[in-house]
Amino acid sequence: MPELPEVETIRRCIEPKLVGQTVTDVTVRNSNLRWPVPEHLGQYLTGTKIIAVERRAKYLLIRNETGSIIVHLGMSGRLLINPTDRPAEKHDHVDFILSNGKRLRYHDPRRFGCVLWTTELPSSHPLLNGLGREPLEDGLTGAYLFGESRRRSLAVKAFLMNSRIVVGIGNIYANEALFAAGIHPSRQAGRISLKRYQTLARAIKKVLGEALRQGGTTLRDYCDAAGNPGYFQLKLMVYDRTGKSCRLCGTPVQHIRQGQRSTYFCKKCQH
DNA sequence: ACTGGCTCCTGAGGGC
DNA sequence: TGCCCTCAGGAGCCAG
Repeated sequence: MPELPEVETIRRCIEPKLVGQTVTDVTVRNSNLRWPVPEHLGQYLTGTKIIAVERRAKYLLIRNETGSIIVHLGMSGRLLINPTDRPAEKHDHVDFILSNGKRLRYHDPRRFGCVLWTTELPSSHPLLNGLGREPLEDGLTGAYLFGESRRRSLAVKAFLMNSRIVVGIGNIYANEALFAAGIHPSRQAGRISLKRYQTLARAIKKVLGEALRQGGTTLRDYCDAAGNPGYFQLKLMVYDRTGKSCRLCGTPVQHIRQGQRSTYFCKKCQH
């Protein structure tokens, strides 16, 4: 389940393999992703050179001279750099053949992800133009979270997972960041002090930064573009640890449901 | 303006 | 062994 650390890990993995390469062919086997893969994607790309691989939120932006491929991995998406002679397997939906003899392959069993094309500035694309702040950049501060949360009654966990406020935080890292900040996930966002939001902003940066250093979290099927797993799952404090001892105080980790999402917390460490 | 619920989808895992 | 059920969840969309 790629969140920001996983997507950034993939970006760093594919960037040196893609930049400077010419796309020699594109194969779309299944265009039925969250939104249809553009019918003429191959025409936009074939013969053009990739000049950058960027990321905004959980979107990867693969840019050539005329536009950008916008890739989202959804829940189960993978991007893999393969040799071109590897046969396509189930759920290998899109291939980008490169001039260096490699191939970038998009694989997504659940098809919650997307592969789109835009000639606009990506930041003005409808999917990207309303996005909130990047958690690892200076713009994410306690004061910002405090300001955005005033008069809002929703739970702080849902607030953290709202990509119009702050991007890249999915269910795993929302749980972990709230634990690191000592904040109960059900607490109303509008009833948390500036000081606690400052702690939370630091916790978000710490958790996401450490997860990035560990190459992300591999619970089931996540891997980077070279097939390597991440290791942050070894450092999870509460996520998927129902009934196990809190790593700080020993109290059993609690599990509740918020909306359709699983929430994990320590009732002694988080208030 | 907010908020919560629904929806898309496949595969894993548990119970019997 | 196999079948059926539930769960996992990113995030756009919509109703209240």
